[in-house]
Amino acid sequence: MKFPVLSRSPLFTGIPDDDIERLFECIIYRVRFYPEGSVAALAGEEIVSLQIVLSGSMRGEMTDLAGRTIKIEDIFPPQALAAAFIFGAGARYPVNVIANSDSELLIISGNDYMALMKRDPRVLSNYLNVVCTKALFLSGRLRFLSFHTIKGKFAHYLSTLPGAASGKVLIDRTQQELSEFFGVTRPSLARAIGEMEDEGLISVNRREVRLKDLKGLSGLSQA
Amino acid sequence: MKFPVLSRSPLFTGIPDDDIERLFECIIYRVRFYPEGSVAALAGEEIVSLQIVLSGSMRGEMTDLAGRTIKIEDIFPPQALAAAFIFGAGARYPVNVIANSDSELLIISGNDYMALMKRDPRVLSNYLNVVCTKALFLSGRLRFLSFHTIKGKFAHYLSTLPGAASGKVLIDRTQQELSEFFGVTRPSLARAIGEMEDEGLISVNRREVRLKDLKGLSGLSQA
DNA sequence: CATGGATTGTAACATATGTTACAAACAGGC
DNA sequence: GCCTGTTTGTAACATATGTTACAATCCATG
Repeated sequence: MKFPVLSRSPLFTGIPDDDIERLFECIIYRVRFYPEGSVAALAGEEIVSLQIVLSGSMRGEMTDLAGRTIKIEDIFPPQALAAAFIFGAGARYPVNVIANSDSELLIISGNDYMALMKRDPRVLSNYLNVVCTKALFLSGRLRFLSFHTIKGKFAHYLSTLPGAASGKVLIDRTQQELSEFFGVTRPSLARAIGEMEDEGLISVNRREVRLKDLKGLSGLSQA
Repeated sequence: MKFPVLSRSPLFTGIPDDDIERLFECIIYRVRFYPEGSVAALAGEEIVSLQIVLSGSMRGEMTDLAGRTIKIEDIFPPQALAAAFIFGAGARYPVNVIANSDSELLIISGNDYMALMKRDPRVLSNYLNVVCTKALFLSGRLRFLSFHTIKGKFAHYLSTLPGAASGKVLIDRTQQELSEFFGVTRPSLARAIGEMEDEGLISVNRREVRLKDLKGLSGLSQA
Protein backbone atom coordinates (compact mmCIF):
# COMPACT_ATOMS: atom_id res chain seq x y z
CA MET A 1 0.00 0.00 0.00
CA LYS A 2 1.47 3.26 -1.10
CA PHE A 3 -0.38 5.57 1.27
CA PRO A 4 -1.51 3.55 4.26
CA VAL A 5 -2.79 6.69 5.90
CA LEU A 6 -5.52 6.93 3.29
CA SER A 7 -7.47 4.02 4.67
CA ARG A 8 -8.09 6.09 7.77
CA SER A 9 -9.42 9.01 5.70
CA PRO A 10 -13.19 9.46 5.66
CA LEU A 11 -12.85 9.86 1.90
CA PHE A 12 -11.57 6.31 1.48
CA THR A 13 -13.08 4.58 4.46
CA GLY A 14 -14.50 1.12 3.89
CA ILE A 15 -12.38 0.54 0.79
CA PRO A 16 -9.79 -2.25 1.09
CA ASP A 17 -6.21 -1.18 0.58
CA ASP A 18 -5.80 -3.14 -2.65
CA ASP A 19 -8.82 -1.43 -4.13
CA ILE A 20 -7.49 1.96 -3.18
CA GLU A 21 -4.19 1.09 -4.79
CA ARG A 22 -5.95 -0.05 -7.95
CA LEU A 23 -8.01 3.12 -8.07
CA PHE A 24 -4.90 5.26 -7.95
CA GLU A 25 -3.56 3.49 -11.00
CA CYS A 26 -6.34 5.05 -13.04
CA ILE A 27 -5.62 8.66 -12.27
CA ILE A 28 -2.87 11.16 -12.16
CA TYR A 29 -1.77 12.24 -8.74
CA ARG A 30 1.34 13.53 -7.14
CA VAL A 31 2.82 13.88 -3.74
CA ARG A 32 4.36 17.18 -2.93
CA PHE A 33 6.70 17.93 -0.11
CA TYR A 34 6.32 21.15 1.84
CA PRO A 35 9.15 22.11 4.14
CA GLU A 36 8.21 23.67 7.46
CA GLY A 37 6.81 27.15 6.98
CA SER A 38 6.19 26.85 3.26
CA VAL A 39 2.91 27.87 1.71
CA ALA A 40 0.65 25.24 0.20
CA ALA A 41 -2.19 27.59 -0.73
CA LEU A 42 -2.95 31.28 -0.53
CA ALA A 43 -6.27 32.68 0.57
CA GLY A 44 -8.26 33.66 -2.49
CA GLU A 45 -6.46 31.17 -4.71
CA GLU A 46 -8.83 29.00 -6.69
CA ILE A 47 -9.35 25.49 -5.37
CA VAL A 48 -8.66 23.12 -8.21
CA SER A 49 -7.44 20.00 -6.52
CA LEU A 50 -8.08 17.78 -3.59
CA GLN A 51 -5.14 17.93 -1.20
CA ILE A 52 -4.81 15.32 1.50
CA VAL A 53 -2.28 15.69 4.28
CA LEU A 54 -0.19 12.49 4.32
CA SER A 55 2.41 13.42 6.90
CA GLY A 56 3.39 16.37 9.06
CA SER A 57 0.66 18.93 9.60
CA MET A 58 -0.64 22.12 8.04
CA ARG A 59 -2.36 25.14 9.49
CA GLY A 60 -4.97 27.50 8.08
CA GLU A 61 -4.13 31.15 8.66
CA MET A 62 -5.81 34.40 7.79
CA THR A 63 -3.93 37.55 6.99
CA ASP A 64 -5.57 40.73 8.16
CA LEU A 65 -5.39 44.18 6.66
CA ALA A 66 -2.12 45.00 8.38
CA GLY A 67 -0.48 41.78 7.29
CA ARG A 68 -0.70 40.08 10.67
CA THR A 69 -1.69 36.45 10.73
CA ILE A 70 -4.25 34.62 12.81
CA LYS A 71 -4.31 30.86 13.02
CA ILE A 72 -7.69 29.39 12.24
CA GLU A 73 -7.18 25.65 12.46
CA ASP A 74 -4.70 22.81 12.26
CA ILE A 75 -5.00 20.06 9.69
CA PHE A 76 -3.51 16.68 10.48
CA PRO A 77 -3.28 13.51 8.41
CA PRO A 78 -5.40 12.15 6.89
CA GLN A 79 -7.55 15.25 6.62
CA ALA A 80 -7.96 17.13 3.38
CA LEU A 81 -7.80 20.85 2.66
CA ALA A 82 -11.16 22.47 1.97
CA ALA A 83 -12.59 19.15 0.81
CA ALA A 84 -16.17 20.35 1.13
CA PHE A 85 -15.52 23.36 -1.10
CA ILE A 86 -13.63 21.97 -4.05
CA PHE A 87 -16.56 21.64 -6.44
CA GLY A 88 -18.21 24.90 -5.48
CA ALA A 89 -18.71 27.63 -8.06
CA GLY A 90 -15.47 29.60 -8.17
CA ALA A 91 -14.34 28.04 -4.91
CA ARG A 92 -11.38 29.77 -3.35
CA TYR A 93 -9.30 28.99 -0.31
CA PRO A 94 -10.68 30.97 2.61
CA VAL A 95 -7.29 30.93 4.37
CA ASN A 96 -3.60 30.61 3.73
CA VAL A 97 -2.36 27.09 4.25
CA ILE A 98 1.12 26.73 5.74
CA ALA A 99 3.17 23.71 6.74
CA ASN A 100 3.59 23.47 10.52
CA SER A 101 6.42 21.01 10.01
CA ASP A 102 7.90 19.19 7.03
CA SER A 103 4.78 17.75 5.41
CA GLU A 104 3.57 15.81 2.41
CA LEU A 105 0.36 16.47 0.52
CA LEU A 106 -1.28 14.07 -1.87
CA ILE A 107 -2.64 16.14 -4.74
CA ILE A 108 -5.45 14.98 -7.00
CA SER A 109 -7.09 17.32 -9.47
CA GLY A 110 -10.81 17.89 -9.04
CA ASN A 111 -11.43 16.20 -12.37
CA ASP A 112 -9.44 13.14 -11.48
CA TYR A 113 -11.12 12.91 -8.14
CA MET A 114 -14.47 13.09 -9.86
CA ALA A 115 -13.29 10.31 -12.13
CA LEU A 116 -12.64 8.21 -9.05
CA MET A 117 -16.17 8.87 -7.88
CA LYS A 118 -17.54 7.73 -11.21
CA ARG A 119 -15.45 4.61 -11.15
CA ASP A 120 -16.08 3.52 -7.59
CA PRO A 121 -19.42 4.04 -5.84
CA ARG A 122 -17.71 3.84 -2.47
CA VAL A 123 -15.61 6.88 -3.26
CA LEU A 124 -18.70 8.73 -4.38
CA SER A 125 -20.66 7.70 -1.35
CA ASN A 126 -17.84 8.64 1.00
CA TYR A 127 -17.42 12.06 -0.51
CA LEU A 128 -21.13 12.78 -0.46
CA ASN A 129 -21.18 11.77 3.15
CA VAL A 130 -18.26 14.04 4.03
CA VAL A 131 -19.58 17.10 2.30
CA CYS A 132 -23.18 16.66 3.46
CA THR A 133 -22.09 16.06 7.03
CA LYS A 134 -20.02 19.22 6.84
CA ALA A 135 -23.00 21.18 5.54
CA LEU A 136 -25.15 19.78 8.35
CA PHE A 137 -22.57 20.79 10.92
CA LEU A 138 -22.20 24.30 9.53
CA SER A 139 -25.93 24.74 9.30
CA GLY A 140 -26.40 23.66 12.89
CA ARG A 141 -23.73 26.03 14.13
CA LEU A 142 -25.24 28.86 12.15
CA ARG A 143 -28.73 28.23 13.47
CA PHE A 144 -27.26 28.27 16.90
CA LEU A 145 -25.60 31.62 16.52
CA SER A 146 -28.85 33.05 15.22
CA PHE A 147 -30.21 33.08 18.75
CA HIS A 148 -28.54 36.18 19.98
CA THR A 149 -29.20 36.13 23.67
CA ILE A 150 -27.49 33.69 25.98
CA LYS A 151 -30.81 32.71 27.47
CA GLY A 152 -32.12 31.99 23.99
CA LYS A 153 -29.14 29.82 23.20
CA PHE A 154 -29.45 27.97 26.46
CA ALA A 155 -33.19 27.44 26.08
CA HIS A 156 -32.66 26.12 22.58
CA TYR A 157 -29.83 23.94 23.76
CA LEU A 158 -32.03 22.46 26.47
CA SER A 159 -34.68 21.67 23.90
CA THR A 160 -32.21 19.60 21.90
CA LEU A 161 -31.24 17.39 24.80
CA PRO A 162 -32.79 13.97 25.20
CA GLY A 163 -35.59 14.11 27.71
CA ALA A 164 -36.57 17.70 26.96
CA ALA A 165 -40.12 16.54 26.35
CA SER A 166 -40.25 14.92 29.77
CA GLY A 167 -39.22 18.20 31.38
CA LYS A 168 -36.00 16.95 32.88
CA VAL A 169 -32.62 16.94 31.19
CA LEU A 170 -29.03 16.27 32.09
CA ILE A 171 -26.40 18.61 30.66
CA ASP A 172 -23.56 16.67 29.14
CA ARG A 173 -20.73 19.19 29.37
CA THR A 174 -19.19 21.64 31.78
CA GLN A 175 -20.27 25.26 31.81
CA GLN A 176 -16.87 26.11 30.43
CA GLU A 177 -17.36 23.89 27.39
CA LEU A 178 -20.92 25.07 26.98
CA SER A 179 -19.91 28.72 27.08
CA GLU A 180 -17.30 28.12 24.38
CA PHE A 181 -19.87 26.32 22.29
CA PHE A 182 -22.16 29.33 22.67
CA GLY A 183 -19.36 31.78 22.00
CA VAL A 184 -19.85 33.59 25.32
CA THR A 185 -17.92 33.81 28.57
CA ARG A 186 -18.41 31.38 31.38
CA PRO A 187 -19.60 33.87 34.05
CA SER A 188 -22.11 35.34 31.61
CA LEU A 189 -23.55 31.91 31.00
CA ALA A 190 -23.73 31.19 34.73
CA ARG A 191 -25.49 34.48 35.29
CA ALA A 192 -27.99 33.80 32.53
CA ILE A 193 -28.74 30.38 34.01
CA GLY A 194 -29.14 31.95 37.45
CA GLU A 195 -31.56 34.54 36.11
CA MET A 196 -33.59 31.93 34.31
CA GLU A 197 -33.86 30.10 37.60
CA ASP A 198 -34.95 33.28 39.40
CA GLU A 199 -37.55 33.85 36.73
CA GLY A 200 -38.99 30.42 37.45
CA LEU A 201 -38.25 29.04 34.00
CA ILE A 202 -36.04 26.22 35.18
CA SER A 203 -34.64 24.76 38.33
CA VAL A 204 -31.05 23.72 38.28
CA ASN A 205 -29.03 21.38 40.39
CA ARG A 206 -25.55 21.29 38.92
CA ARG A 207 -25.87 19.29 35.72
CA GLU A 208 -29.54 18.48 36.21
CA VAL A 209 -32.15 20.88 34.85
CA ARG A 210 -35.90 20.76 35.29
CA LEU A 211 -37.88 22.68 32.70
CA LYS A 212 -40.62 24.41 34.67
CA ASP A 213 -42.08 26.89 32.19
CA LEU A 214 -41.97 25.59 28.65
CA LYS A 215 -43.92 28.53 27.31
CA GLY A 216 -41.55 31.00 28.88
CA LEU A 217 -38.52 29.08 27.68
CA SER A 218 -39.78 28.99 24.14
CA GLY A 219 -40.32 32.72 24.25
CA LEU A 220 -36.58 33.10 24.69
CA SER A 221 -35.58 31.09 21.67
CA GLN A 222 -37.11 33.50 19.23
CA ALA A 223 -35.06 36.62 18.56
CA MET B 1 -41.21 16.86 -20.90
CA LYS B 2 -42.85 15.58 -17.79
CA PHE B 3 -41.47 18.11 -15.34
CA PRO B 4 -40.48 21.21 -17.28
CA VAL B 5 -39.66 22.97 -14.04
CA LEU B 6 -36.70 20.64 -13.51
CA SER B 7 -34.65 22.22 -16.25
CA ARG B 8 -34.53 25.36 -14.16
CA SER B 9 -33.28 23.43 -11.14
CA PRO B 10 -29.59 23.76 -10.33
CA LEU B 11 -29.58 19.99 -9.93
CA PHE B 12 -30.47 19.45 -13.59
CA THR B 13 -29.11 22.57 -15.19
CA GLY B 14 -27.32 22.12 -18.48
CA ILE B 15 -29.05 18.84 -19.23
CA PRO B 16 -31.38 18.87 -22.26
CA ASP B 17 -34.99 18.02 -21.52
CA ASP B 18 -34.89 14.76 -23.47
CA ASP B 19 -31.92 13.57 -21.47
CA ILE B 20 -33.65 14.40 -18.22
CA GLU B 21 -36.68 12.48 -19.39
CA ARG B 22 -34.52 9.50 -20.31
CA LEU B 23 -32.77 9.58 -16.96
CA PHE B 24 -36.04 9.39 -15.14
CA GLU B 25 -36.93 6.22 -16.99
CA CYS B 26 -34.10 4.46 -15.16
CA ILE B 27 -35.24 5.14 -11.65
CA ILE B 28 -38.21 4.97 -9.41
CA TYR B 29 -39.74 8.27 -8.48
CA ARG B 30 -43.10 9.55 -7.49
CA VAL B 31 -44.95 12.79 -7.32
CA ARG B 32 -46.84 13.43 -4.17
CA PHE B 33 -49.52 16.01 -3.67
CA TYR B 34 -49.62 17.99 -0.45
CA PRO B 35 -52.77 19.99 0.23
CA GLU B 36 -52.31 23.38 1.83
CA GLY B 37 -51.19 23.06 5.43
CA SER B 38 -50.18 19.42 5.22
CA VAL B 39 -46.88 18.22 6.55
CA ALA B 40 -44.24 16.93 4.15
CA ALA B 41 -41.56 16.31 6.77
CA LEU B 42 -41.17 16.59 10.50
CA ALA B 43 -38.11 18.02 12.20
CA GLY B 44 -35.92 15.17 13.40
CA GLU B 45 -37.26 12.78 10.78
CA GLU B 46 -34.52 11.04 8.85
CA ILE B 47 -33.81 12.41 5.39
CA VAL B 48 -34.00 9.50 3.00
CA SER B 49 -35.07 11.06 -0.25
CA LEU B 50 -34.52 14.05 -2.42
CA GLN B 51 -37.67 16.12 -2.58
CA ILE B 52 -38.02 18.78 -5.23
CA VAL B 53 -40.85 21.29 -5.12
CA LEU B 54 -42.62 21.12 -8.49
CA SER B 55 -45.55 23.43 -7.84
CA GLY B 56 -47.00 25.46 -5.03
CA SER B 57 -44.59 26.28 -2.22
CA MET B 58 -43.46 24.87 1.09
CA ARG B 59 -42.19 26.48 4.23
CA GLY B 60 -39.66 25.36 6.82
CA GLU B 61 -40.91 25.85 10.38
CA MET B 62 -39.45 25.19 13.78
CA THR B 63 -41.54 24.22 16.75
CA ASP B 64 -40.33 25.57 20.04
CA LEU B 65 -40.69 24.08 23.49
CA ALA B 66 -44.18 25.44 23.99
CA GLY B 67 -45.41 24.19 20.64
CA ARG B 68 -45.38 27.54 18.93
CA THR B 69 -44.05 27.68 15.40
CA ILE B 70 -41.53 30.01 13.81
CA LYS B 71 -41.15 30.23 10.07
CA ILE B 72 -37.57 29.79 8.92
CA GLU B 73 -37.75 29.97 5.13
CA ASP B 74 -39.93 29.49 2.09
CA ILE B 75 -39.10 26.95 -0.58
CA PHE B 76 -40.35 27.58 -4.09
CA PRO B 77 -40.06 25.50 -7.27
CA PRO B 78 -37.68 24.20 -8.39
CA GLN B 79 -35.81 24.17 -5.10
CA ALA B 80 -35.27 20.97 -3.16
CA LEU B 81 -35.71 20.25 0.53
CA ALA B 82 -32.46 19.91 2.46
CA ALA B 83 -30.62 18.88 -0.69
CA ALA B 84 -27.21 19.56 0.84
CA PHE B 85 -27.92 17.29 3.80
CA ILE B 86 -29.37 14.16 2.27
CA PHE B 87 -26.20 12.09 2.24
CA GLY B 88 -24.99 13.22 5.63
CA ALA B 89 -24.48 10.69 8.41
CA GLY B 90 -27.86 10.24 10.07
CA ALA B 91 -29.15 13.37 8.37
CA ARG B 92 -32.40 14.64 9.82
CA TYR B 93 -34.68 17.44 8.82
CA PRO B 94 -33.79 20.50 10.88
CA VAL B 95 -37.31 21.91 10.50
CA ASN B 96 -40.88 20.87 9.86
CA VAL B 97 -41.84 21.27 6.23
CA ILE B 98 -45.40 22.41 5.55
CA ALA B 99 -47.25 23.19 2.33
CA ASN B 100 -48.03 26.90 2.01
CA SER B 101 -50.55 26.10 -0.67
CA ASP B 102 -51.53 23.00 -2.60
CA SER B 103 -48.16 21.70 -3.74
CA GLU B 104 -46.48 18.84 -5.53
CA LEU B 105 -43.18 17.28 -4.55
CA LEU B 106 -41.07 15.07 -6.76
CA ILE B 107 -39.63 12.36 -4.56
CA ILE B 108 -36.52 10.38 -5.43
CA SER B 109 -34.88 8.10 -2.91
CA GLY B 110 -31.30 8.89 -2.01
CA ASN B 111 -30.17 5.63 -3.58
CA ASP B 112 -31.96 6.32 -6.83
CA TYR B 113 -30.59 9.82 -6.94
CA MET B 114 -27.11 8.45 -6.41
CA ALA B 115 -27.82 6.07 -9.27
CA LEU B 116 -28.56 9.06 -11.45
CA MET B 117 -25.24 10.58 -10.49
CA LYS B 118 -23.44 7.40 -11.43
CA ARG B 119 -25.23 7.25 -14.75
CA ASP B 120 -24.85 10.86 -15.83
CA PRO B 121 -21.76 12.92 -15.01
CA ARG B 122 -23.75 16.11 -15.41
CA VAL B 123 -26.07 15.14 -12.57
CA LEU B 124 -23.06 14.32 -10.44
CA SER B 125 -21.31 17.54 -11.31
CA ASN B 126 -24.44 19.60 -10.66
CA TYR B 127 -25.02 18.06 -7.29
CA LEU B 128 -21.42 18.47 -6.20
CA ASN B 129 -21.62 22.07 -7.25
CA VAL B 130 -24.82 22.66 -5.29
CA VAL B 131 -23.64 21.08 -2.09
CA CYS B 132 -20.13 22.58 -2.21
CA THR B 133 -21.50 26.03 -2.94
CA LYS B 134 -23.83 25.65 0.00
CA ALA B 135 -20.95 24.64 2.26
CA LEU B 136 -18.96 27.64 1.03
CA PHE B 137 -21.85 29.96 1.77
CA LEU B 138 -22.43 28.56 5.23
CA SER B 139 -18.75 28.68 6.03
CA GLY B 140 -18.52 32.30 4.94
CA ARG B 141 -21.50 33.31 7.04
CA LEU B 142 -20.10 31.49 10.01
CA ARG B 143 -16.70 33.13 9.70
CA PHE B 144 -18.49 36.42 9.54
CA LEU B 145 -20.44 35.90 12.71
CA SER B 146 -17.23 34.94 14.47
CA PHE B 147 -16.23 38.58 14.56
CA HIS B 148 -18.30 39.67 17.45
CA THR B 149 -17.98 43.42 17.43
CA ILE B 150 -19.67 45.54 14.80
CA LYS B 151 -16.40 47.34 14.11
CA GLY B 152 -14.73 43.98 13.58
CA LYS B 153 -17.40 42.90 11.14
CA PHE B 154 -17.22 46.17 9.27
CA ALA B 155 -13.41 46.12 9.12
CA HIS B 156 -13.50 42.58 7.80
CA TYR B 157 -16.20 43.48 5.34
CA LEU B 158 -14.14 46.38 4.04
CA SER B 159 -11.18 44.06 3.57
CA THR B 160 -13.24 41.82 1.30
CA LEU B 161 -14.26 44.63 -1.05
CA PRO B 162 -12.41 45.14 -4.31
CA GLY B 163 -9.88 47.90 -3.94
CA ALA B 164 -9.21 47.25 -0.26
CA ALA B 165 -5.51 46.97 -1.03
CA SER B 166 -5.57 50.38 -2.70
CA GLY B 167 -7.03 51.89 0.45
CA LYS B 168 -10.24 53.09 -1.15
CA VAL B 169 -13.43 51.09 -1.45
CA LEU B 170 -17.02 51.64 -2.48
CA ILE B 171 -19.71 50.00 -0.40
CA ASP B 172 -22.20 48.21 -2.58
CA ARG B 173 -25.26 48.20 -0.35
CA THR B 174 -27.24 50.47 1.91
CA GLN B 175 -26.54 50.64 5.61
CA GLN B 176 -29.86 48.94 6.16
CA GLU B 177 -28.88 45.94 4.05
CA LEU B 178 -25.43 45.87 5.57
CA SER B 179 -26.80 45.89 9.10
CA GLU B 180 -29.08 42.96 8.28
CA PHE B 181 -26.15 41.10 6.77
CA PHE B 182 -24.21 41.72 9.97
CA GLY B 183 -27.16 40.81 12.14
CA VAL B 184 -27.17 44.16 13.94
CA THR B 185 -29.39 47.21 13.95
CA ARG B 186 -28.93 50.07 11.55
CA PRO B 187 -28.27 52.82 14.12
CA SER B 188 -25.68 50.64 15.83
CA LEU B 189 -23.87 50.16 12.56
CA ALA B 190 -23.97 53.88 11.81
CA ARG B 191 -22.59 54.62 15.25
CA ALA B 192 -19.80 52.11 14.84
CA ILE B 193 -18.85 53.64 11.51
CA GLY B 194 -18.93 57.10 13.05
CA GLU B 195 -16.67 56.02 15.87
CA MET B 196 -14.23 54.40 13.51
CA GLU B 197 -14.08 57.69 11.66
CA ASP B 198 -13.47 59.61 14.90
CA GLU B 199 -10.70 57.19 15.75
CA GLY B 200 -9.00 58.01 12.48
CA LEU B 201 -9.30 54.50 11.09
CA ILE B 202 -11.32 55.45 8.04
CA SER B 203 -12.85 58.45 6.39
CA VAL B 204 -16.32 58.06 5.02
CA ASN B 205 -18.26 59.96 2.45
CA ARG B 206 -21.57 58.20 2.02
CA ARG B 207 -20.77 55.01 0.15
CA GLU B 208 -17.10 55.83 -0.32
CA VAL B 209 -14.63 54.73 2.36
CA ARG B 210 -10.93 55.51 2.56
CA LEU B 211 -8.93 53.14 4.72
CA LYS B 212 -6.54 55.36 6.68
CA ASP B 213 -5.11 53.04 9.32
CA LEU B 214 -4.77 49.50 8.08
CA LYS B 215 -3.02 48.37 11.21
CA GLY B 216 -5.74 49.74 13.42
CA LEU B 217 -8.45 48.24 11.23
CA SER B 218 -6.86 44.84 11.33
CA GLY B 219 -6.70 45.03 15.10
CA LEU B 220 -10.49 45.11 15.09
CA SER B 221 -11.00 41.98 13.08
CA GLN B 222 -9.46 39.72 15.66
CA ALA B 223 -11.68 38.89 18.62
C1' DC C 1 -11.17 12.29 56.22
C1' DA C 2 -8.17 15.68 54.35
C1' DT C 3 -6.42 18.00 50.40
C1' DG C 4 -6.10 20.20 46.02
C1' DG C 5 -7.79 20.91 41.54
C1' DA C 6 -11.79 21.48 38.82
C1' DT C 7 -16.23 23.26 38.53
C1' DT C 8 -19.86 26.32 39.66
C1' DG C 9 -21.97 30.53 41.86
C1' DT C 10 -21.81 35.44 42.45
C1' DA C 11 -20.56 40.33 42.49
C1' DA C 12 -19.08 45.19 40.78
C1' DC C 13 -17.95 47.60 37.08
C1' DA C 14 -16.98 48.65 32.02
C1' DT C 15 -18.53 48.40 27.47
C1' DA C 16 -21.15 47.22 23.30
C1' DT C 17 -25.31 47.02 21.35
C1' DG C 18 -30.34 47.58 21.07
C1' DT C 19 -34.32 50.82 21.14
C1' DT C 20 -36.59 54.77 19.92
C1' DA C 21 -36.84 58.99 18.08
C1' DC C 22 -35.73 62.66 15.22
C1' DA C 23 -32.91 65.57 12.11
C1' DA C 24 -30.09 66.06 8.00
C1' DA C 25 -28.77 64.84 3.43
C1' DC C 26 -29.67 62.74 -0.81
C1' DA C 27 -32.35 61.09 -5.16
C1' DG C 28 -35.87 60.91 -8.42
C1' DG C 29 -40.17 62.53 -10.36
C1' DC C 30 -43.33 66.38 -11.18
C1' DG D 1 -36.97 74.37 -8.65
C1' DC D 2 -39.89 71.76 -5.25
C1' DC D 3 -41.71 67.56 -3.02
C1' DT D 4 -41.62 63.12 -1.17
C1' DG D 5 -39.58 58.96 0.07
C1' DT D 6 -35.22 56.88 1.07
C1' DT D 7 -30.93 56.89 3.14
C1' DT D 8 -27.76 58.47 6.52
C1' DG D 9 -26.30 60.84 10.89
C1' DT D 10 -27.02 61.45 15.77
C1' DA D 11 -28.74 61.37 20.48
C1' DA D 12 -30.51 59.53 25.19
C1' DC D 13 -31.52 55.75 27.55
C1' DA D 14 -32.10 50.61 28.60
C1' DT D 15 -30.11 46.22 28.53
C1' DA D 16 -27.01 42.33 27.68
C1' DT D 17 -22.68 40.79 27.89
C1' DG D 18 -17.72 41.01 28.90
C1' DT D 19 -14.11 41.47 32.53
C1' DT D 20 -12.10 40.49 36.68
C1' DA D 21 -12.06 38.69 40.94
C1' DC D 22 -13.24 35.75 44.50
C1' DA D 23 -16.09 32.42 47.18
C1' DA D 24 -18.48 28.07 47.40
C1' DT D 25 -19.05 23.51 46.08
C1' DC D 26 -17.88 19.19 44.11
C1' DC D 27 -14.85 15.21 43.28
C1' DA D 28 -10.95 12.28 42.90
C1' DT D 29 -6.98 10.88 45.29
C1' DG D 30 -4.03 9.84 48.83
